[in-house]
Amino acid sequence: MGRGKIEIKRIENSTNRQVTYSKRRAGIMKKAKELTVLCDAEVCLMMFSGTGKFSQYISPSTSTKELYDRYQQVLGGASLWQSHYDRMKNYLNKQKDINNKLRREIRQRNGEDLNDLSFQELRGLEQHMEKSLECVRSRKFHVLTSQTDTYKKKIKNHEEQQNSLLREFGGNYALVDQEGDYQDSLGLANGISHIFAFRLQPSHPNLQDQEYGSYDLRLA
Amino acid sequence: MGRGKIEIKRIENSTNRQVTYSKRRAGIMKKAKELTVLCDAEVCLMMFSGTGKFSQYISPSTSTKELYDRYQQVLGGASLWQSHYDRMKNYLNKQKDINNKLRREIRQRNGEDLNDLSFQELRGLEQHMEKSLECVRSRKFHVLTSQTDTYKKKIKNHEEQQNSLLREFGGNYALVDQEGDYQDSLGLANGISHIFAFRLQPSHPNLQDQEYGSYDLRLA
DNA sequence: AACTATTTATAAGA
DNA sequence: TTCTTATAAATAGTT
Repeated sequence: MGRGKIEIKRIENSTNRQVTYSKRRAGIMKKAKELTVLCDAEVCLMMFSGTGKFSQYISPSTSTKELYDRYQQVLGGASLWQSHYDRMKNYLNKQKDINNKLRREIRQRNGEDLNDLSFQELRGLEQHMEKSLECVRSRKFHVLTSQTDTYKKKIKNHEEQQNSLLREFGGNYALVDQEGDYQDSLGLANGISHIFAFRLQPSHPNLQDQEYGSYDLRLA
Repeated sequence: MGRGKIEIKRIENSTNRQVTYSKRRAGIMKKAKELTVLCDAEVCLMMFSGTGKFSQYISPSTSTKELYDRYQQVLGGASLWQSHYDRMKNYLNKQKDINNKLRREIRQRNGEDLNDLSFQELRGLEQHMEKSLECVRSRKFHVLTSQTDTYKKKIKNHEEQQNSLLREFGGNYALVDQEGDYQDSLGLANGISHIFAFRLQPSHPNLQDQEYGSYDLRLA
């Protein structure tokens, strides 16, 4: 509900995430209050922001203590610790599952582990990879071009400085226009693949033997 | 946000209140989940409906236990019980205050305790009371009319039955149309004042000496 | 912090 | 209860 629709997934930009947290915290607090008043309900809302800042709303006729006690009653004898443990175990399993799926996806994008895929799936994967490749190529071209422009400008600057120097010495010499330095642009493209390799390693230790160097071939 | 705007105050219709609770509970749960995912926050939301039904949402990486422990840390040494006590005391005082204001309002509508009111306030009170009186009169008239109609119908029914009986006996007698029984309609109007008195007593024990019988005068 | 174009939530009605 | 829909409210992106 805003200028644009957003997917419900972690906001990667930290500033943005903080701002959204503030806004939505206010929103949910308001909702909690309204629920309390309109429906004669007891509500307890506790929040820790990503940076650890605490906020809470508790409906006026209650207290966290009281709600917590009632919550324990709801749990019955099963104790909070059991519930805690169960939840954590569950969450852990889900995370493991997600990790495995992610690893498999990466392997498939690396051309491995393709035996279980149907023709349709393989075709989809192929198309997706082609699209992705196109993005990389396009980005590469963009970087190349802008680097080239920068170098052209730098060189033009140097030329002018040199020309003015030469004029100061009263000579009639002038340097000729040159194209940019393509070698250096490619050097930067290599840099991208290093960053990519660096970022993948910490979160996927199992993958560290694979050849990320192969990206260089496509980028070149 | 709905077909119409609503004031944020207790929904008096119980069915409606329940429905709204269900809908809004779903809404706030969704908000809590979104906040968790979008902003990488930890959220704990616990709710008891007016009828005592419990619901909760807890962000997946946490547990109530954990959040509660962190909450205790936030409170510092002040202990949950102190906070509990303070909140309750505060709330109690507010309720007392509200009660006093309500009692005074009732007294004023009874023509007492008017010394502190300005001319403007007195005029407002007068107008309000006139409007209210008009409502009561209108309602009284409505009840009277519909009761009258009912009686008329009943009597018509009786007449027809009696006429058909008379016809069965072969006679030529027939009963004449009569107006409804006004005495009984007024009897019902008296009933209203009894209900009113009955409903006020339990929640306002201090007022039980007042003459609710005076309403009869206005209703008659 | 404000502002608004949009998306969402939801009150009322069926 | 659940669905629909007109409308109110929340908020994403922007300034």
